Amino acid sequence: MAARGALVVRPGAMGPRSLAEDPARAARIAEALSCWFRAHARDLPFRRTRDPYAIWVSEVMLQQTRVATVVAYYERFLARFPTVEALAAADEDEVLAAFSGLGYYRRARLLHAGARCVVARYGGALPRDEAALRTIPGIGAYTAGAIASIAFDRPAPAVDGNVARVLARLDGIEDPAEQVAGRPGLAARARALLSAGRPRVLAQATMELGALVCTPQAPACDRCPVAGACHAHRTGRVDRIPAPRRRPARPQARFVAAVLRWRDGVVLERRPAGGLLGGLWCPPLAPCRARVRPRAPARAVADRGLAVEWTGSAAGWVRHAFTHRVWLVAAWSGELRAPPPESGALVVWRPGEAPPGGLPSLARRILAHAGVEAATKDGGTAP
DNA sequence: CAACCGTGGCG
DNA sequence: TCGCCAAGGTT
Repeated sequence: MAARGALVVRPGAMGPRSLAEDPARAARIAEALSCWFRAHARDLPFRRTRDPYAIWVSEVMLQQTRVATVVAYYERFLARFPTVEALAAADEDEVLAAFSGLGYYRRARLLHAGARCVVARYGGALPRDEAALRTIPGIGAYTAGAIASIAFDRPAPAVDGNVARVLARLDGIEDPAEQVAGRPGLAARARALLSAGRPRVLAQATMELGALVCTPQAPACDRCPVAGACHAHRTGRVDRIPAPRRRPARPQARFVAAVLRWRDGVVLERRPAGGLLGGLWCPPLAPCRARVRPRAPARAVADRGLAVEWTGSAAGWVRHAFTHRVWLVAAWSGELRAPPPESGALVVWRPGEAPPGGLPSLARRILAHAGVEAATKDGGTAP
């Protein structure tokens, strides 16, 4: 990349000099961002702490999840698991219960494993070093950078969707949305930006700008503190950066859910670990066709050794859209004639008491559809 | 490395 | 109603 001669014009010569190569520009942007953030930052609970563990929890919850959704979960989680030691000592079902409704439940199990790792290897104190952070389960490139910068004020890049979009627009990079975050060079730009001021402030300021001003659609450039330094703004390409992502069609599948009552409870089954909703509890499911025939609900209970008297059939479908597939679930109600086998995969849960573990939104929807009063989302006991 | 893994809000 | 999307990590 060394200059072979002043007369050689680089392809990007008409654009800005990259933030990574232009310290003066990085400094100007850093100053404007810091100033803006001090005036406009939202007051969020995870911004009121410098406890690295609390920041870690918040960053995990915020993965692919909106701030508005996370706040209540974050506060409940820290009340229940106030320290990394408390989390490490917890049962996995408790942790999954605390994540019930948040989605992407593997991150709850990884956070739990990460807590045990931090207690075992680091004496309960998160390492400050980005590379060491990355070795902890559930902490990838982004989260390592976020903890290092926000908790420890180190210039470690934390390139999430927001930061990728802000940096891509600042430097006029027209990559598709699904590629831009992983683009080599963005991390270098982010590092240069953080190094131009206080990393703790700048990391959050860049994300906050992306969330509040430099939004994917209809960005508010008239309110942007760095619009004057933005190449996409100057060239009228803000609405084309990043390029829209292509999304594959979501295949659809149909299931029958057996909503089985035993005394004042309902039967739940632990889903196999690893897959969709792995490790969480749900009414027993069996695949079925577009028209539900009694054989389908019968199959849902026969394999599990349950003797059932059906008391109602499905009225309509529960449509549940996951990220990459859609499920249509028909709920069939029945009553057990004998207690369920104590095999371990099945439990009888009394709504109003604490669920046996994680209860995904899909399970709540199925139960509600079948007339079972669902529990509160925190996995705690309902009044 | 592309596929997999949730959910709720919004237009 | 439906597609889009939001502070990613793992395999």
